[in-house]
Amino acid sequence: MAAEMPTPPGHRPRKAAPARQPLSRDLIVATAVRVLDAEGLEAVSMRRVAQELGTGPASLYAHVSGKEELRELMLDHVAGEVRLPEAGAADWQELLKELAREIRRVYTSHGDIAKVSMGLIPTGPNLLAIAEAQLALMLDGGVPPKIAGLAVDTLGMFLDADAVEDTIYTAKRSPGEDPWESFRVHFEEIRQYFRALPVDRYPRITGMVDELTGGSGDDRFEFGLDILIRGIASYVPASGTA
Amino acid sequence: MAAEMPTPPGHRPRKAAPARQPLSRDLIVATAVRVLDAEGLEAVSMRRVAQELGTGPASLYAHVSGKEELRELMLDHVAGEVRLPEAGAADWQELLKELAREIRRVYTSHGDIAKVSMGLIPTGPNLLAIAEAQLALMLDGGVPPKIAGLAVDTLGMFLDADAVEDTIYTAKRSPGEDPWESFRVHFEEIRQYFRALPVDRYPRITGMVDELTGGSGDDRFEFGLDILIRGIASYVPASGTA
DNA sequence: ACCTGAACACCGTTCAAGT
DNA sequence: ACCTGAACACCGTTCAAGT
Repeated sequence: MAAEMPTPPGHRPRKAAPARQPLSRDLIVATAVRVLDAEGLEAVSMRRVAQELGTGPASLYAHVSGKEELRELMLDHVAGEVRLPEAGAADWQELLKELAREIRRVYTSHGDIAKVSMGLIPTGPNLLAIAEAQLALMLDGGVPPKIAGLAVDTLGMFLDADAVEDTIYTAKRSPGEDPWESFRVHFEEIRQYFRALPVDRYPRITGMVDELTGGSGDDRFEFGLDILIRGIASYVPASGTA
Repeated sequence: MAAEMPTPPGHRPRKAAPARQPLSRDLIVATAVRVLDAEGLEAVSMRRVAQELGTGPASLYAHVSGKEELRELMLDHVAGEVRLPEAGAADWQELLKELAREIRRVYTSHGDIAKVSMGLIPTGPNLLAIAEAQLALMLDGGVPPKIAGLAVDTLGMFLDADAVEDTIYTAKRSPGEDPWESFRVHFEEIRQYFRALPVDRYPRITGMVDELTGGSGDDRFEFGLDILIRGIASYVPASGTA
């Protein structure tokens, strides 16, 4: 309409509060994690994060190469919450288990984030620090380097899979429902379904519904963790006295 | 435009070849798996599958409740390719390993399908048949029922995580490239990155780049599988003679 | 009962234009 | 250098209408 005018002296144009804080990688990642915590990984879209920051989706591309990179940055951001063990504080096997439990705690407290980790070579500083700590514990415990290398991978796979498994129990809640109650109902449905299966085709499954559905997530985690750590420890060469 | 007319006798309306075959659940699922094999799980959208069938996305909803159900049906469809072991053909531990390798073979031959399995309670007939076979091997081998129940879960987690991990190595190919060569290049980049990390912060990682990146996917799989099966076997009570 | 077109409310990413 | 609006080429799902 009107031709362009110079801004009058003393007037700063500041058109209707653009973004409260200037955009930055960190701010974008922190905002994305907030959305993740509140509504899960599915809800974290470029558009949603931009909206939360009071801007449009195109603005994010100046700080982040795309959605994939944003997801990886979110994962590493969250990995920064993991408290690493002080070496020598206890038996290496117990410390490695403690670290695994700590990772589980952090992952499961951030929705679906473990899905991002699944099949990703860790490159962020915090993820690398965790791998470094795991390697330190194993190498100091006498695990051969090659085994320790494989074990970091296998342990990571286990932790990712467990965290993803965990979220299906907690995340199936529709918002506004009692999450415990809807979980119990959903679980009871599964048990009924298993019991209703044809016995001749699935004799073991129908015969052990309680064993198959009884174990809590913690039981499953501790069972797998124990097996893994014992397996790793079995590669430690017998010490001097043998 | 023109008012409605009755169809003249002898004239079948058959307007321009609607769908070559009549729509059905099976046809939809088989088509979806074809898209999965050719272009990966991401490419399997309701619209894409409908297009492949010469119809619109809304037509699928008469046979399938939505995308989530379609994905689960795809997984079970694929699980039908797994050849189950004949009990008694060999040592239960070796048979269980063979079954795991067979599942791995089938999963990795169907793109990203393992992502669907991740954190899903198996309910389809083929998935249940696999669980039944695993339980049969373990129970016949003397594994206590409660342990066998946990082990089915843990084994499933391992297989899912491994298959997802595998696809990142094979699926990062841009179409039209030599997949082997682009894989080698990508992998060499990772090694360079690890070597370039600050040695004081990551002494173990930088000191064992070869051990961390050397192992092939098969090494990792066999390592994890061996540990798991040995761990499960350790719960078999000592037999009579002890 | 099955199928359809059109619409609704979303996506990720690009790009020319602005400051 | 950073930010933006608008556009492009997609999504899943619903619903009234058709046969």
